[in-house]
Amino acid sequence: MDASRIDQKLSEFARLSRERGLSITHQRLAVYRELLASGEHPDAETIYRGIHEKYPTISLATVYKALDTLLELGVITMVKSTDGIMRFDANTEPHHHLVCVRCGKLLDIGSEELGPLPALRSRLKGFKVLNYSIEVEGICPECQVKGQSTS
Amino acid sequence: MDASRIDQKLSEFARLSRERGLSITHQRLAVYRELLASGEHPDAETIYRGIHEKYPTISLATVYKALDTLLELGVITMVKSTDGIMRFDANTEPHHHLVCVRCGKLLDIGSEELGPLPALRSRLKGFKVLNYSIEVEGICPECQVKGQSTS
DNA sequence: TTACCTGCAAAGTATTTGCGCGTTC
DNA sequence: GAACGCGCAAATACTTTGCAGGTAA
Repeated sequence: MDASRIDQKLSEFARLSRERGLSITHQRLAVYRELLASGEHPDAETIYRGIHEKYPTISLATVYKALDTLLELGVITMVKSTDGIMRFDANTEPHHHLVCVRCGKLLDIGSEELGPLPALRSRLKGFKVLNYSIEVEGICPECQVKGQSTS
Repeated sequence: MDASRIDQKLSEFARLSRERGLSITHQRLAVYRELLASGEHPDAETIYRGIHEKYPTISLATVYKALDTLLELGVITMVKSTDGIMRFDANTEPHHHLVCVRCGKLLDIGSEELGPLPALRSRLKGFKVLNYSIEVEGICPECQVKGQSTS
Protein backbone atom coordinates (compact mmCIF):
# COMPACT_ATOMS: atom_id res chain seq x y z
CA MET A 1 0.00 0.00 0.00
CA ASP A 2 1.39 3.41 -0.90
CA ALA A 3 2.29 6.07 1.65
CA SER A 4 -0.62 8.44 1.03
CA ARG A 5 -3.13 5.61 1.30
CA ILE A 6 -1.54 4.56 4.57
CA ASP A 7 -1.83 8.07 6.00
CA GLN A 8 -5.44 8.12 4.97
CA LYS A 9 -6.05 4.84 6.82
CA LEU A 10 -4.18 6.08 9.87
CA SER A 11 -6.28 9.21 10.15
CA GLU A 12 -9.40 7.12 9.74
CA PHE A 13 -8.14 5.07 12.67
CA ALA A 14 -7.55 8.27 14.65
CA ARG A 15 -11.06 9.46 13.90
CA LEU A 16 -12.60 6.17 15.03
CA SER A 17 -10.51 6.18 18.17
CA ARG A 18 -11.61 9.65 19.14
CA GLU A 19 -15.22 8.69 18.43
CA ARG A 20 -14.97 5.87 20.94
CA GLY A 21 -12.84 7.67 23.48
CA LEU A 22 -9.76 5.53 22.89
CA SER A 23 -6.27 6.95 23.16
CA ILE A 24 -4.21 7.27 20.01
CA THR A 25 -0.91 5.80 21.13
CA HIS A 26 2.36 5.39 19.28
CA GLN A 27 2.12 1.66 19.82
CA ARG A 28 -1.29 1.27 18.20
CA LEU A 29 -0.26 3.48 15.31
CA ALA A 30 2.92 1.47 14.84
CA VAL A 31 1.07 -1.86 14.82
CA TYR A 32 -1.53 -0.59 12.38
CA ARG A 33 1.10 1.03 10.14
CA GLU A 34 3.12 -2.17 10.10
CA LEU A 35 0.06 -4.14 9.06
CA LEU A 36 -0.89 -1.62 6.37
CA ALA A 37 2.59 -1.56 4.92
CA SER A 38 2.81 -5.34 4.78
CA GLY A 39 1.29 -6.97 1.74
CA GLU A 40 1.40 -10.23 3.65
CA HIS A 41 -0.72 -11.41 6.54
CA PRO A 42 1.70 -11.37 9.43
CA ASP A 43 1.20 -12.91 12.85
CA ALA A 44 1.69 -11.05 16.13
CA GLU A 45 5.31 -12.13 16.45
CA THR A 46 6.20 -10.90 12.95
CA ILE A 47 4.54 -7.56 13.55
CA TYR A 48 6.41 -7.30 16.83
CA ARG A 49 9.75 -7.91 15.12
CA GLY A 50 8.93 -5.39 12.40
CA ILE A 51 8.13 -2.69 14.94
CA HIS A 52 10.94 -3.51 17.31
CA GLU A 53 13.58 -1.59 15.36
CA LYS A 54 11.72 1.70 15.74
CA TYR A 55 10.25 0.97 19.16
CA PRO A 56 12.76 -1.24 20.97
CA THR A 57 10.79 -1.08 24.21
CA ILE A 58 7.46 -2.30 22.87
CA SER A 59 6.38 -5.65 24.23
CA LEU A 60 4.71 -8.55 22.49
CA ALA A 61 1.79 -8.32 24.91
CA THR A 62 1.21 -4.75 23.77
CA VAL A 63 1.14 -5.89 20.17
CA TYR A 64 -1.57 -8.40 21.06
CA LYS A 65 -3.53 -5.74 22.92
CA ALA A 66 -3.19 -3.28 20.04
CA LEU A 67 -4.37 -5.92 17.58
CA ASP A 68 -7.38 -6.55 19.81
CA THR A 69 -8.20 -2.86 19.80
CA LEU A 70 -7.82 -2.64 16.02
CA LEU A 71 -10.12 -5.63 15.61
CA GLU A 72 -12.72 -3.98 17.80
CA LEU A 73 -12.51 -0.80 15.77
CA GLY A 74 -13.05 -2.97 12.72
CA VAL A 75 -10.02 -1.64 10.84
CA ILE A 76 -8.30 -5.03 10.62
CA THR A 77 -9.48 -8.62 10.39
CA MET A 78 -8.26 -11.97 11.63
CA VAL A 79 -7.13 -14.59 9.18
CA LYS A 80 -7.39 -18.23 10.11
CA SER A 81 -4.45 -20.37 9.19
CA THR A 82 -3.91 -24.10 9.26
CA ASP A 83 -0.91 -23.91 11.53
CA GLY A 84 -2.89 -22.64 14.48
CA ILE A 85 -1.29 -19.21 14.45
CA MET A 86 -3.46 -16.14 14.11
CA ARG A 87 -2.61 -13.85 11.27
CA PHE A 88 -3.95 -10.36 10.67
CA ASP A 89 -5.01 -8.38 7.66
CA ALA A 90 -5.46 -4.62 7.27
CA ASN A 91 -7.57 -5.15 4.17
CA THR A 92 -11.16 -5.01 5.37
CA GLU A 93 -12.71 -4.87 1.91
CA PRO A 94 -14.43 -8.12 0.94
CA HIS A 95 -11.78 -10.16 -0.79
CA HIS A 96 -10.57 -13.69 -1.28
CA HIS A 97 -7.46 -15.64 -0.45
CA LEU A 98 -4.94 -17.60 -2.44
CA VAL A 99 -2.96 -20.00 -0.29
CA CYS A 100 -0.01 -22.21 -1.11
CA VAL A 101 -0.55 -25.75 0.14
CA ARG A 102 3.18 -26.36 0.30
CA CYS A 103 4.57 -23.35 2.16
CA GLY A 104 1.44 -21.68 3.51
CA LYS A 105 2.02 -18.36 1.74
CA LEU A 106 -1.17 -16.34 1.66
CA LEU A 107 -2.13 -13.65 -0.87
CA ASP A 108 -5.21 -11.51 -1.28
CA ILE A 109 -7.19 -11.63 -4.47
CA GLY A 110 -9.93 -9.24 -5.44
CA SER A 111 -13.24 -10.45 -6.79
CA GLU A 112 -12.41 -9.10 -10.21
CA GLU A 113 -9.48 -11.50 -10.55
CA LEU A 114 -11.73 -14.47 -9.97
CA GLY A 115 -14.14 -13.55 -12.70
CA PRO A 116 -17.89 -13.31 -12.35
CA LEU A 117 -19.27 -15.07 -9.28
CA PRO A 118 -22.88 -15.97 -8.78
CA ALA A 119 -24.93 -14.40 -6.03
CA LEU A 120 -25.68 -16.84 -3.25
CA ARG A 121 -29.11 -17.54 -1.92
CA SER A 122 -30.00 -15.30 1.00
CA ARG A 123 -30.73 -18.33 3.19
CA LEU A 124 -28.87 -21.60 3.53
CA LYS A 125 -29.83 -24.30 6.05
CA GLY A 126 -31.72 -21.69 8.02
CA PHE A 127 -28.75 -19.33 8.17
CA LYS A 128 -29.20 -15.75 7.14
CA VAL A 129 -26.36 -15.34 4.64
CA LEU A 130 -24.25 -12.21 5.11
CA ASN A 131 -21.36 -12.68 2.73
CA TYR A 132 -18.84 -15.20 1.58
CA SER A 133 -15.21 -15.54 0.71
CA ILE A 134 -13.35 -17.96 -1.45
CA GLU A 135 -10.17 -19.68 -0.49
CA VAL A 136 -8.21 -20.89 -3.47
CA GLU A 137 -5.60 -23.54 -2.85
CA GLY A 138 -2.65 -23.84 -5.12
CA ILE A 139 1.09 -23.99 -5.42
CA CYS A 140 3.03 -20.75 -5.44
CA PRO A 141 5.68 -20.02 -8.09
CA GLU A 142 8.58 -20.66 -5.69
CA CYS A 143 7.23 -24.03 -4.59
CA GLN A 144 6.52 -25.03 -8.19
CA VAL A 145 10.20 -24.57 -8.95
CA LYS A 146 11.39 -26.30 -5.79
CA GLY A 147 8.97 -29.19 -6.06
CA GLN A 148 9.27 -30.14 -9.71
CA SER A 149 10.86 -33.49 -8.88
CA THR A 150 8.47 -34.43 -6.09
CA SER A 151 5.18 -33.53 -7.77
CA MET B 1 -23.58 -40.27 8.90
CA ASP B 2 -25.44 -43.60 9.00
CA ALA B 3 -24.00 -46.75 10.52
CA SER B 4 -23.30 -48.65 7.31
CA ARG B 5 -21.48 -45.69 5.81
CA ILE B 6 -19.39 -45.43 8.96
CA ASP B 7 -18.43 -49.10 8.77
CA GLN B 8 -17.45 -48.61 5.15
CA LYS B 9 -15.22 -45.69 6.13
CA LEU B 10 -13.70 -47.64 9.00
CA SER B 11 -12.73 -50.54 6.78
CA GLU B 12 -11.26 -48.12 4.28
CA PHE B 13 -9.19 -46.79 7.16
CA ALA B 14 -8.14 -50.34 8.06
CA ARG B 15 -7.12 -51.01 4.48
CA LEU B 16 -5.01 -47.85 4.29
CA SER B 17 -3.39 -48.62 7.63
CA ARG B 18 -2.38 -52.11 6.50
CA GLU B 19 -1.06 -50.68 3.27
CA ARG B 20 1.26 -48.40 5.19
CA GLY B 21 2.19 -50.81 7.93
CA LEU B 22 0.33 -48.94 10.65
CA SER B 23 -1.38 -50.70 13.51
CA ILE B 24 -5.14 -50.64 13.70
CA THR B 25 -5.70 -49.73 17.32
CA HIS B 26 -8.89 -49.32 19.28
CA GLN B 27 -7.91 -45.75 20.03
CA ARG B 28 -7.52 -44.75 16.39
CA LEU B 29 -10.75 -46.47 15.45
CA ALA B 30 -12.54 -44.74 18.31
CA VAL B 31 -11.26 -41.31 17.30
CA TYR B 32 -12.18 -41.85 13.67
CA ARG B 33 -15.60 -43.28 14.55
CA GLU B 34 -16.31 -40.33 16.82
CA LEU B 35 -15.42 -37.93 14.04
CA LEU B 36 -17.50 -39.80 11.46
CA ALA B 37 -20.53 -39.93 13.74
CA SER B 38 -20.32 -36.22 14.50
CA GLY B 39 -21.98 -33.92 12.01
CA GLU B 40 -20.05 -31.10 13.61
CA HIS B 41 -16.36 -30.27 13.42
CA PRO B 42 -15.14 -31.08 16.90
CA ASP B 43 -11.81 -30.12 18.40
CA ALA B 44 -9.46 -32.58 20.09
CA GLU B 45 -10.90 -31.96 23.54
CA THR B 46 -14.47 -32.60 22.38
CA ILE B 47 -13.48 -35.83 20.66
CA TYR B 48 -11.66 -36.86 23.81
CA ARG B 49 -14.73 -36.26 25.95
CA GLY B 50 -16.92 -38.16 23.47
CA ILE B 51 -14.65 -41.19 23.55
CA HIS B 52 -13.96 -41.09 27.24
CA GLU B 53 -17.18 -42.88 28.22
CA LYS B 54 -16.26 -45.97 26.24
CA TYR B 55 -12.51 -45.77 26.76
CA PRO B 56 -12.00 -44.17 30.17
CA THR B 57 -8.26 -44.76 30.05
CA ILE B 58 -7.58 -42.98 26.75
CA SER B 59 -5.48 -39.85 27.09
CA LEU B 60 -5.82 -36.54 25.34
CA ALA B 61 -2.30 -36.91 23.97
CA THR B 62 -3.36 -40.14 22.30
CA VAL B 63 -6.29 -38.37 20.68
CA TYR B 64 -3.88 -35.80 19.24
CA LYS B 65 -1.57 -38.54 17.99
CA ALA B 66 -4.48 -40.45 16.45
CA LEU B 67 -5.69 -37.30 14.71
CA ASP B 68 -2.19 -36.81 13.33
CA THR B 69 -2.19 -40.33 11.98
CA LEU B 70 -5.63 -39.90 10.41
CA LEU B 71 -4.48 -36.68 8.79
CA GLU B 72 -1.46 -38.45 7.34
CA LEU B 73 -3.66 -41.19 5.96
CA GLY B 74 -5.76 -38.45 4.40
CA VAL B 75 -9.04 -39.71 5.84
CA ILE B 76 -9.72 -36.53 7.80
CA THR B 77 -8.95 -32.85 7.31
CA MET B 78 -8.13 -29.91 9.54
CA VAL B 79 -10.53 -27.02 9.74
CA LYS B 80 -9.26 -23.58 10.56
CA SER B 81 -11.30 -21.63 13.04
CA THR B 82 -11.14 -18.06 14.20
CA ASP B 83 -10.73 -18.97 17.85
CA GLY B 84 -7.30 -20.51 17.34
CA ILE B 85 -8.47 -24.03 18.13
CA MET B 86 -7.98 -26.77 15.57
CA ARG B 87 -11.10 -28.57 14.53
CA PHE B 88 -11.33 -31.74 12.50
CA ASP B 89 -13.57 -33.03 9.76
CA ALA B 90 -14.09 -36.60 8.54
CA ASN B 91 -15.61 -35.32 5.30
CA THR B 92 -12.76 -35.32 2.79
CA GLU B 93 -14.95 -34.69 -0.24
CA PRO B 94 -14.56 -31.17 -1.62
CA HIS B 95 -17.16 -29.11 0.16
CA HIS B 96 -17.83 -25.69 1.55
CA HIS B 97 -18.50 -24.22 4.96
CA LEU B 98 -21.27 -22.21 6.49
CA VAL B 99 -20.20 -20.41 9.64
CA CYS B 100 -22.17 -18.38 12.14
CA VAL B 101 -20.47 -15.08 12.88
CA ARG B 102 -22.14 -14.86 16.27
CA CYS B 103 -21.54 -18.27 17.86
CA GLY B 104 -18.96 -19.84 15.54
CA LYS B 105 -21.11 -22.85 14.63
CA LEU B 106 -19.79 -24.52 11.50
CA LEU B 107 -21.74 -26.62 9.00
CA ASP B 108 -20.76 -28.36 5.78
CA ILE B 109 -22.49 -27.49 2.56
CA GLY B 110 -22.18 -29.40 -0.67
CA SER B 111 -21.53 -27.67 -3.97
CA GLU B 112 -25.03 -28.52 -5.13
CA GLU B 113 -26.55 -26.38 -2.37
CA LEU B 114 -24.64 -23.32 -3.52
CA GLY B 115 -25.86 -23.53 -7.05
CA PRO B 116 -23.68 -23.45 -10.15
CA LEU B 117 -20.20 -22.10 -9.54
CA PRO B 118 -17.87 -20.95 -12.26
CA ALA B 119 -14.62 -22.74 -12.95
CA LEU B 120 -11.63 -20.77 -11.82
CA ARG B 121 -8.67 -19.98 -14.00
CA SER B 122 -5.95 -22.58 -13.74
CA ARG B 123 -3.41 -19.93 -12.80
CA LEU B 124 -3.73 -16.95 -10.50
CA LYS B 125 -0.83 -14.64 -9.64
CA GLY B 126 1.58 -17.34 -10.75
CA PHE B 127 -0.02 -19.96 -8.52
CA LYS B 128 -1.04 -23.27 -10.00
CA VAL B 129 -4.65 -23.53 -8.85
CA LEU B 130 -5.62 -26.89 -7.35
CA ASN B 131 -9.06 -26.31 -5.93
CA TYR B 132 -11.07 -23.88 -3.90
CA SER B 133 -13.61 -23.76 -1.14
CA ILE B 134 -16.16 -21.19 -0.17
CA GLU B 135 -16.79 -19.98 3.31
CA VAL B 136 -20.21 -18.50 3.74
CA GLU B 137 -20.73 -16.25 6.73
CA GLY B 138 -24.12 -15.84 8.22
CA ILE B 139 -26.25 -16.02 11.31
CA CYS B 140 -27.56 -19.39 12.42
CA PRO B 141 -31.23 -19.92 13.30
CA GLU B 142 -30.54 -19.98 17.05
CA CYS B 143 -28.61 -16.72 16.99
CA GLN B 144 -31.24 -15.08 14.81
CA VAL B 145 -33.79 -15.75 17.53
CA LYS B 146 -31.49 -14.69 20.36
CA GLY B 147 -30.23 -11.59 18.62
CA GLN B 148 -33.44 -10.06 17.31
CA SER B 149 -33.23 -7.12 19.68
CA THR B 150 -29.53 -6.39 19.17
CA SER B 151 -29.37 -6.60 15.41
C1' DT C 1 8.50 -61.89 19.17
C1' DT C 2 9.21 -57.42 17.46
C1' DA C 3 7.94 -53.19 16.10
C1' DC C 4 4.70 -49.98 16.81
C1' DC C 5 1.54 -47.53 19.93
C1' DT C 6 -0.37 -45.87 24.32
C1' DG C 7 -0.57 -43.21 28.58
C1' DC C 8 1.55 -40.37 31.62
C1' DA C 9 3.82 -36.33 32.80
C1' DA C 10 6.51 -32.71 31.50
C1' DA C 11 7.76 -29.32 28.05
C1' DG C 12 6.73 -26.11 24.38
C1' DT C 13 4.29 -22.47 21.92
C1' DA C 14 0.81 -18.96 21.26
C1' DT C 15 -1.93 -15.86 23.65
C1' DT C 16 -4.00 -13.50 27.77
C1' DT C 17 -4.05 -11.25 32.22
C1' DG C 18 -2.89 -8.36 36.50
C1' DC C 19 -0.79 -4.61 38.10
C1' DG C 20 2.10 -0.47 39.01
C1' DC C 21 4.01 3.25 36.25
C1' DG C 22 3.84 6.31 32.33
C1' DT C 23 1.27 8.76 28.71
C1' DT C 24 -2.62 10.84 26.46
C1' DC C 25 -6.19 14.05 26.56
C1' DG D 1 -5.31 15.74 36.86
C1' DA D 2 -7.81 11.71 35.71
C1' DA D 3 -8.41 8.02 32.80
C1' DC D 4 -6.49 5.09 29.84
C1' DG D 5 -2.79 2.23 28.06
C1' DC D 6 2.00 0.23 28.37
C1' DG D 7 5.51 -3.09 29.79
C1' DC D 8 6.76 -6.69 32.58
C1' DA D 9 6.16 -11.17 34.30
C1' DA D 10 3.32 -14.70 35.45
C1' DA D 11 -0.62 -17.43 34.05
C1' DT D 12 -3.41 -19.90 30.78
C1' DA D 13 -4.73 -22.78 26.91
C1' DC D 14 -3.72 -25.80 23.30
C1' DT D 15 -0.65 -29.02 21.45
C1' DT D 16 3.65 -31.81 21.26
C1' DT D 17 7.25 -34.81 23.05
C1' DG D 18 10.03 -38.53 25.64
C1' DC D 19 9.85 -42.60 27.57
C1' DA D 20 8.57 -47.06 29.90
C1' DG D 21 5.26 -50.44 29.61
C1' DG D 22 1.57 -52.58 26.68
C1' DT D 23 -0.54 -54.29 22.31
C1' DA D 24 -1.19 -55.53 17.41
C1' DA D 25 0.47 -58.38 13.83
